[in-house]
Amino acid sequence: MSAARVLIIEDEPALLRGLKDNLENEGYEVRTANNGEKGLEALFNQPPDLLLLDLMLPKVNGYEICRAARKRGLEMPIIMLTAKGQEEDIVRGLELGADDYVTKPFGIRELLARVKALLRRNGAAPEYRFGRCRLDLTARRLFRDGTEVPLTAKEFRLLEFFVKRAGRALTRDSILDAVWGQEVMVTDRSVDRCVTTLRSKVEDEPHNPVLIRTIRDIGYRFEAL
Amino acid sequence: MSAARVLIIEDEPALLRGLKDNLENEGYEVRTANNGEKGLEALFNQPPDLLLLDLMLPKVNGYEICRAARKRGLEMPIIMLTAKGQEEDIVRGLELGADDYVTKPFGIRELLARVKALLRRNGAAPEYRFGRCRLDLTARRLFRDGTEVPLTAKEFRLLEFFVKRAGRALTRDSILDAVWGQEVMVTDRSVDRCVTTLRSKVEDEPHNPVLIRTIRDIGYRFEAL
DNA sequence: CATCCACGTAATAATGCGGTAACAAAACAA
DNA sequence: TTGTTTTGTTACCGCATTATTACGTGGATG
Repeated sequence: MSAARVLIIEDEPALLRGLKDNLENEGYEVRTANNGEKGLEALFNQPPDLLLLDLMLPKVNGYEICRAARKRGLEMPIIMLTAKGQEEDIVRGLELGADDYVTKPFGIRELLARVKALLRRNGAAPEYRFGRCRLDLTARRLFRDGTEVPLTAKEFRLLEFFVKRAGRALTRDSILDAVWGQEVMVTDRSVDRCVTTLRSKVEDEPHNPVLIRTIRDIGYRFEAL
Repeated sequence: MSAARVLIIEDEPALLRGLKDNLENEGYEVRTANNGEKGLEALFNQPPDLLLLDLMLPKVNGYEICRAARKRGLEMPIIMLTAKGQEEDIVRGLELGADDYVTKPFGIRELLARVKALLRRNGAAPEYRFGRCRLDLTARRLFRDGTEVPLTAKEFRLLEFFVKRAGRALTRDSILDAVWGQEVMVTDRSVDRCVTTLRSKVEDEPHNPVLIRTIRDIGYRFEAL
């Protein structure tokens, strides 16, 4: 499953590194910025699913980022990182649209628990990209060049299976087991047929597939390009 | 906009009174319970927009209430009230679905800021718009082109569930669990039937639904259009 | 070069899911 | 109680989806 994306805006290198490592350990996709300017850029460029935001930053401070984000309609949860004894700032931050805060120095376990809780609240969307496509598992939708491509149930399950195992060779048997279920008796041909329709919806040249490649005598391999 | 409703479950009378007064001062509609049993009853009877929950309670403790609420599909933010030095309990509470906590003794200003922040998160106005409709969760009323459309209890719970998860694919099972409750045995068909009546009240063309779309083999997806 | 075999896919047939009407039961109100 | 509204179930139909069959194609192999 593609992980929820977290953006950390923090200027203290050691802390930044520690946060990044810990979050990545938990399976999140982490991007970082070490000042407010870069932070804003990253925030608007690729809005994350959650923002960890230091309040005291060079150039652009945390409040402005917070306000800018909400003004722009970004709704992801924001956790502020504050130094001790900034109670007034905390209240101000929460009023500007932040969701939570932790006071430095903080326990990493507590922070992780908060991140987890807030992300679950928001139902963080695992989303895969390949070719010109975007696959949204939460909404169960496939987009190609931004427009939706309708998938049938089987097609969707198959694509999901592929995407989650990108780069690995998959035998028809394993595909049948996972997508069709081991109880039913279905021909190999059915897999092929489903692959064909998938290709027609996903590939640029369905007859020269580059995303779903066939491996003779084995099955298929999905490439996350 | 009618006021957001807050439920306080707290057994210490003085604290309870103080919280109630302060929150009412801020314009919230407050109900209270002084033990876990009454708390659960109030919670399920008339789900509030936010829950203030003491962890240490006679009869039923805060964790159980928290878990029970989430299990029942209640999504309102929960703020835990904890005694000092219960860090482990805090983590546990957050994992059970709580959103935030304050440690006693706490500043009332801080608490109010958090209440405000969490309520805003949940939708500044507890009012949703989609299609030609306006749904007022606080008043529990649906309007279409300005005139009220009566909803039955089930219909309302279902619509509320949909609206709060707009854009996400929802399985019939999750719908059954959340709207009907996991204890009862109800058929998938019942969901369909309820969806049909909802569509007739909400959609422009009930036979070409655009708000409540069916996802074959899965369930439904509500689009906030 | 000829053969073989696995894969691709069109056409067709079968399946099963969801919509909904009609009925039954349950909850609720008077 | 009795009547009324809401809620759940059954049954059936229509239709999209899915499987199969059949055949074509191309690449590998000796």
